[in-house]
Amino acid sequence: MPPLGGGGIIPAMPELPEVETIVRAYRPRLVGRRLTAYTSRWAKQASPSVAAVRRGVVGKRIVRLDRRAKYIVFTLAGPGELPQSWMLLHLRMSGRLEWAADPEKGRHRHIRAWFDLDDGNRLLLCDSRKFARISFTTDLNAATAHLGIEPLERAFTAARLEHLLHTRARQLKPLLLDQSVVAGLGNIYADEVLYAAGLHPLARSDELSPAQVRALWRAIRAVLRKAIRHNGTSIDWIYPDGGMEPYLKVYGRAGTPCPVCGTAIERLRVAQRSTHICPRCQPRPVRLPGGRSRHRGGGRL
DNA sequence: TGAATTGTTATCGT
DNA sequence: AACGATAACAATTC
Repeated sequence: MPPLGGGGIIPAMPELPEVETIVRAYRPRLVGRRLTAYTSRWAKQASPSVAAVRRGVVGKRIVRLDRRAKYIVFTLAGPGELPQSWMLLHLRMSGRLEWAADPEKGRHRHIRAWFDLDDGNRLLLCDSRKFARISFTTDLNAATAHLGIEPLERAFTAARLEHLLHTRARQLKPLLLDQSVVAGLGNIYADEVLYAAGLHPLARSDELSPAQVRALWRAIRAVLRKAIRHNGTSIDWIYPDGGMEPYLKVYGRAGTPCPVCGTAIERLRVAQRSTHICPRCQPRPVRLPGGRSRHRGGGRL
């Protein structure tokens, strides 16, 4: 892996494009299969409990595999039943799925759980930091009620985004990271989106002009689509197969020149998260005495 | 060694 | 009171 600007290890975590890539890769192997066993080595991973998840999933068939926000959603059906139960898997920071055609072989690190399938294969959940979570529910709507809009669905229009922005007075970056507003962005893509939109992470959501709202809307969709096209981003061992890393413009590139203007990319902290910006392309809004603010730039994509 | 990561929850401030 | 910002937390890697 190439060293990144600023040096040191920069952990990667699965965000929307990485989860989408994982779901697409596993869908053909999992849809149609019946789960024959669930084994957990880490009790806290399961909600409401290991036993409840086991009762819920063992013996059921996987009829769909989808993504909602950063969740992997297994739609399950018992023998002769319509789909009426779901298993949700959130990889959080360091969770990985691995495939074991021969469960006895292979060198898998940090195995926290596995699912046996009726074709003899085994799906492993590996997670060095034990943050990943598995839950079982018979009410998918309730289980995902806390999640905001999917940024790649048709319902996510510029007008909808404008409403989400203007009904809050929040810093842009924490807003983009808030899963209850727009679902799926994490630290990497929030930075890339704000750069692509020419907006400062501390700009106020209710002070964006129509042109800036539209730039942000376009940036969210363009960055996520491009990342999915490249199978997501890999920066370290956690998520190994992505090809998006060479296309990141600011994340992990502190000190390197902005691709547009050549100014050195800066690293700052916003909402306890490391944040990367081009100080020239993403000027900080100047607070005016009247409470309004003036933005320079913006609108570039 | 401590900085880095996500999402939830608690707490502080306006 | 309601909202937004901040901090702590879980756990591990190098």
